[in-house]
Amino acid sequence: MTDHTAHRRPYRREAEEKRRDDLIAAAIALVSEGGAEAATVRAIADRAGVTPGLIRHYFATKDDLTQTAYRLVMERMTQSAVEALSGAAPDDPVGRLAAFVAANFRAPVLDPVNLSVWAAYLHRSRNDPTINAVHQTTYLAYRDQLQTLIAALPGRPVDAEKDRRDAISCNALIDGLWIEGAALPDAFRRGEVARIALDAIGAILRHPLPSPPDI
Amino acid sequence: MTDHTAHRRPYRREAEEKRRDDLIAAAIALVSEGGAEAATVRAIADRAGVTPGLIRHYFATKDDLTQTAYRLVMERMTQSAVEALSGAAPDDPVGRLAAFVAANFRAPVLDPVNLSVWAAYLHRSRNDPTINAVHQTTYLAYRDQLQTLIAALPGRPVDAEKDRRDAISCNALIDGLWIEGAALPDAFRRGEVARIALDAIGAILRHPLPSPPDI
DNA sequence: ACAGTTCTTATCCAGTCGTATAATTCATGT
DNA sequence: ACATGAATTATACGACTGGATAAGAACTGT
Repeated sequence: MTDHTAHRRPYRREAEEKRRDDLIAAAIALVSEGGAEAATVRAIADRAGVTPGLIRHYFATKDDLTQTAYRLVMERMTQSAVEALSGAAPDDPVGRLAAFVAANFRAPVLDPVNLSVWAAYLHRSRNDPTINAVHQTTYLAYRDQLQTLIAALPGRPVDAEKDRRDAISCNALIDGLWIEGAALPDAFRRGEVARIALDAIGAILRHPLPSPPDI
Repeated sequence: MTDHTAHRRPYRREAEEKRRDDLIAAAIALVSEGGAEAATVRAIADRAGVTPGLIRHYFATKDDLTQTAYRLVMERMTQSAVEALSGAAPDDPVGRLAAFVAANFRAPVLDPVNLSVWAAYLHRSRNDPTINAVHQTTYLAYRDQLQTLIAALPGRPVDAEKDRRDAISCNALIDGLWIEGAALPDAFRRGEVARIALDAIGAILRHPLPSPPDI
């Protein structure tokens, strides 16, 4: 016995960009909470307050939506670190490096949501060319930025190979600490992870790094 | 029209342990290649050369099998690092730390398969209590081991809080370098990642680490 | 040689997935 | 006010999922 008196659910038309953003936000939230397999078209639509069919009105395929969501999360993180650079004096290489490093260990970069999304797509990077491209781009751009900041430190001999190895070390340290800090947000005191990162990087580069003013 | 002349596929009975191992190995391979969602019961059975129903003869559920596979991968990694300790002189704290660190950057620990499996289950650790338990256990055991080795270094003042922070730093560095090395196996020369790790950890601890003989 | 155990296969089931398509309702321009 | 077009809902479909169950075939002990 079906209910033939049922009416179509009422709805509002939204601006194209807002709908897209809502769907992307819903996908990010679901991936973060339950991994990629939790972000089904039905769950995403439900979270965004629409019906499943609408997703294919805004995205060619479901993968199109989830890849867009992944790219957005990654780009927001690198963007935050780069923006932190503008907060330091342009002629203070030490302060610029410290600001860049510290930016990774506070919101919005240090966020369990980011860790979840990053982890959920890490393994896809091996087979999925689109995901791999996003991964490589954000990853190498970040490491190059780090190497440039390191090479600009005062009193450093000109040695590109050493700069590369130091950038690899510092990048690995930041990655590892970011994972720890995002995975166990309650295991560290406020600002502790950033302080540990600055000390360790200072030791690696033989160049003590002061705490930026905003820690 | 079904083929009523079809015969049952012939098969061999295998020892219980071998069948279990085959199924686990198939699950690991599939997770490594295509993520957790690629390890369906049908795919696992196919890879192991059996039919899907057999999985439930050896494992209570499919999750039981995949969790067992995850635990095995993690335990093999920590076991390899601990075994490396027995290769160094017991009264040589510097050599022991160097051997422990270096073990993470050669086979069987530094392996793209391990990275894939680790990444595929990282996000589940948040919601799945079983996965979380395995994660916490292996993770903290490793960091404690590292802290013990650091505290035993000669000429180090007794300061448990400093030992903790240094262990966190070194652990993060190892994690980050391990991810890089396993994700991009061709981006580094043979032994280069281990050398970078030893140099950086030596700098963090203000205690130069020599290369173990087997690098 | 034969019976019994259990390992293994074969089949079925209810649920969910992503996608395609048709029906309808909202908003806008005139 | 009314028509037109696009945004949104509704429904259907085939494929695949993990799990349950029954039938059969390979060993084992005698």
